Amino acid sequence: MVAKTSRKPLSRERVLATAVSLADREGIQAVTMRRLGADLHVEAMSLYYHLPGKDALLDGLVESVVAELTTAAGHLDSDDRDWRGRLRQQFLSARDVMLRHPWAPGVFGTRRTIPAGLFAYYDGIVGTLVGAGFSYHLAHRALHAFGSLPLGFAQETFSPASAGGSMEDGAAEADLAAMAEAMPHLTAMVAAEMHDSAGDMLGWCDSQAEFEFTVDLLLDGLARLRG
Amino acid sequence: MVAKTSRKPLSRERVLATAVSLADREGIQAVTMRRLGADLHVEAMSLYYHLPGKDALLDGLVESVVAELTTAAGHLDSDDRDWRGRLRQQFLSARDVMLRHPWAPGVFGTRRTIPAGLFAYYDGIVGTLVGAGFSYHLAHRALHAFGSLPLGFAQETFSPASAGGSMEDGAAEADLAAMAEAMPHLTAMVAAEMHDSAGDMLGWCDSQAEFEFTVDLLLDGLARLRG
DNA sequence: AAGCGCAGCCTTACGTCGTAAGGTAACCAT
DNA sequence: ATGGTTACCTTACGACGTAAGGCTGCGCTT
Repeated sequence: MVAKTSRKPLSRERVLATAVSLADREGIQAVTMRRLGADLHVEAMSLYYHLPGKDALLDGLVESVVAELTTAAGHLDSDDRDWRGRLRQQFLSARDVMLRHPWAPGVFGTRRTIPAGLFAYYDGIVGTLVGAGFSYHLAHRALHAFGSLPLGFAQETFSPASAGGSMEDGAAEADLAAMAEAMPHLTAMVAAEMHDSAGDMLGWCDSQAEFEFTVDLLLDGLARLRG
Repeated sequence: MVAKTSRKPLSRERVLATAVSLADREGIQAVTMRRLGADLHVEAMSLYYHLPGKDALLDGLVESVVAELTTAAGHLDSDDRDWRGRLRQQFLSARDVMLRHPWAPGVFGTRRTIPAGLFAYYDGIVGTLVGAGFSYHLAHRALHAFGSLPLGFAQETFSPASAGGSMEDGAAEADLAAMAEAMPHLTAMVAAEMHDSAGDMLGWCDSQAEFEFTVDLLLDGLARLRG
């Protein structure tokens, strides 16, 4: 008989790490108990020894991402006395984390329980704010106004690249004319913004720039309210 | 035989209306093809004559909500020349729509295609902005900064009432002390904000007030950038 | 050495879901 | 009468999460 490579035992950590990797590679819809078991060379039900169920698995996934956020926040220049620069840097590095896990915002939205690590993460943000002279009241308001920016993503409303596909159809001309009549302001805006990215509508929204603009807009407003 | 009440025929509109009502009453997870068919006194597969599949049903649901948003926006005082007041009123009335359909934000997030009616809705917002002197560039930035506020909801990150349940356990004292040590700023903030809502942590976030604060913060910032 | 207990993984099976494939009854114009 | 279209139904399949219980081998006690 072939020498069976003694399998490394499972563990909650190994299951979660594999699930994160699977979600990164093939999307969150690929993360099923059976498929995850297959990736671990194990039957689906074996996962239940380490996790109570699918919901716990998803909770573990967001917990993993929150841990990454916390790590990223810890790597910032902690001697930065400028609260604005510090929060800005924190939100931007959080965005880097989310770009590695595009499925995370969606999963965050479905969770009903707040992951434990997130409280500590937000505690740091409140600490930065009150350390800069903010009242607790305004800091509280700021948290709400930030929304999901501390987590590294803006409410995209709808994912990019979904704007009705490409306009390679023959009827594009007539459709465009009808569109321009029905939505004059939007078409004018797109036309005005398209000067540099030649032709294609996709990609004319620079997500990074929009994200930074939103962050700065909020931080500016809060800075003014602090005084 | 009992006189069979001649059944009113199905239609895409009737299916969607029933689905919205079902989601409002029992949550989006109750909206399955079989259950929806049962509510319409019809077998599940009969729905496929009026809708291509479940995805199209969900698309129809968001389409219905967008139609409500558009209707609500149309009922505003259109003679309001103040762009800030108009947008503020529009976002707040959009929030009323979303409070009637708590499932909508989640479904919006899962859709991959932008509902057609939403373009017209956003066109109105851009029109308000450029009519007030905004450049197309800044109007574009504003749309991104608004995020989901025009749709009537803020990124709540996690749903309210999920903060670890009530603290009626006997060990609450010790847990609180440990919490206060691990997250000093957050506990201090909660303590400072709890003065009026006596005791219970639930409900100490006034969602309406937070929503309005965020709207005003963004509108203030944009007003300044316009000049 | 012998027996036991339990951690760790597997097998089987159930109910629910979306939906493909094809059937059937009522109605209509010819 | 007849053929076609519309609207709904029946059956069935595969994928999903997971409850219930079985098997195996390691470590511990005695």
